[in-house]
Amino acid sequence: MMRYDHHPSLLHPSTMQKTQSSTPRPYHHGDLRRAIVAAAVDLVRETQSIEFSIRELARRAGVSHNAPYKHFADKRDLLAAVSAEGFGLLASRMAAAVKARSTPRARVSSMARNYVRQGIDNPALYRLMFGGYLTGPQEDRPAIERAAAFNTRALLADAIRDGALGQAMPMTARNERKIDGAILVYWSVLHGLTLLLIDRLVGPAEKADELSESVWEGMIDGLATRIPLLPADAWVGPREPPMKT
Amino acid sequence: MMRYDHHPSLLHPSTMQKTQSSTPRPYHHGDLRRAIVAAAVDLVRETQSIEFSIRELARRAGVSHNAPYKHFADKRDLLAAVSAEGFGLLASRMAAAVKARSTPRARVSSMARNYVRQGIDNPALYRLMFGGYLTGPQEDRPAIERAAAFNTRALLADAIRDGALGQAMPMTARNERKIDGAILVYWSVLHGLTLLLIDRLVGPAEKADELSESVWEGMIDGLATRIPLLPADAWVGPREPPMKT
DNA sequence: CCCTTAAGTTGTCGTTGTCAACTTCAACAA
DNA sequence: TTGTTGAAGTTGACAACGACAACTTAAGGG
Repeated sequence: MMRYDHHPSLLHPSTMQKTQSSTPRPYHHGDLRRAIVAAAVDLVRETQSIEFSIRELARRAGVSHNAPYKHFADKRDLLAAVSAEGFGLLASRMAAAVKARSTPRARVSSMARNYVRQGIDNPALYRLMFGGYLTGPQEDRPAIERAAAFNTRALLADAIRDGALGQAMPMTARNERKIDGAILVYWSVLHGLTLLLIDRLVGPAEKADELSESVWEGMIDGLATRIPLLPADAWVGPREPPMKT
Repeated sequence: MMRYDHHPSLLHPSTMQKTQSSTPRPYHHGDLRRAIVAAAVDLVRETQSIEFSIRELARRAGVSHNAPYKHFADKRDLLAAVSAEGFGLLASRMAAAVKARSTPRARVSSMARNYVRQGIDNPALYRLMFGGYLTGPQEDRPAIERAAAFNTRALLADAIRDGALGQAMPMTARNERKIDGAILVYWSVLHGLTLLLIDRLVGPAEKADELSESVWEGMIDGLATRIPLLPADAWVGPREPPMKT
């Protein structure tokens, strides 16, 4: 298991070997907030769980068990920052996926593949972002996390608007609503496929690219026109001997 | 807040007023497992959270804090039973939605609407079922929950096979794979839409039926053919003043 | 009638989230 | 230069929780 110590710049300075001076330790960390978030992101990736303790983060950062509370109101607030980080990662990957492609359609398709792959590359993080831990019964999501989600959606919208499915669409109000409709379908199917893959309710995850492509084509052409053929060894739903209770 | 006491049959008998005898309490509850699961389902619905404690369940059932451990190995095992209950509810609603409809296409469409609505009617339960709390890093989901999920998927599959999108399809191996492809698209889009609605990333939830219908049509016709028009006041993605950090 | 054993209980331990009160120290005003 | 203030970090405490161990109850079968 990768130890946090490998990021010396994020450790409490007290644990850094100063070659000469033996000043015991500076009282202040200097950049604790960033260190805590980074440790949390690492921990989520390593353990694929968000059930770590704030105290564990403090331990990894080399500070006392209550230091994080100077930067985060509570655990939910901390996880919101981690989630925002996740939205940042997703957005940058989506942006990168779009850059190399020349045709609008290729851009949207590549974005779809990379969206799904980012999800299955770090399932726990993706689930934190969309898993509703941060969406309380009635209260809104934390602001930092909402803003990050907003940016991600903007990327989706831009790609679809840009692609506009190959047709030139003037920006009328009606066409704007059509764009919204396309985003809704596109996002729903990507989100759903990603989570079904993560939950291993469909698979295999190694064929995620092909499955994305299949779903993407099925969505464009319409199931009434042409149903996508899945890869030969793909499976859909739990394959299960109907166990006897 | 609805108190559990309203289900007298599930309370520990000791709290039931025996009209005559004052036998202090029977040592054994009699049906504690069912009582615990029922209390948990209630609690999930009421609080929309799965962060209740086993001890709270024990309190509600009127037994000692450790009694539940005689029926569930740990909290995960308990939540698996709750999740299975949720899959049962979903399956029965899907089955009911199919019964009243006469044409195959209407059956599939009705099932879609009811799938989504079951999700937004009890978001926390839906999230427990699919939220990966039960899908550990490598270990499989608990058997009871996997079997329930299997039944739910079978309903989806039957509806699509039955509908087969209005065409008569012989059951060749190739057509089986096409059915799988259709299920994949169908399930992905339903699952994704449900969760986006739950997370309030699209909305409004009151228009869930119309949105389901839009997405459903977009999926059948294909985005290249016809993009669905959303209801006038529907929104997609976080509507957010791009907050300044 | 005993005895096995599932079901329920009490007691305990380590860990956690969070509050409160105290300490350090960098920056700024006088 | 000195004094003060406030953000950042610390120590200490507390109730609650998950889980384990050891004990008790009582129902059912030989």
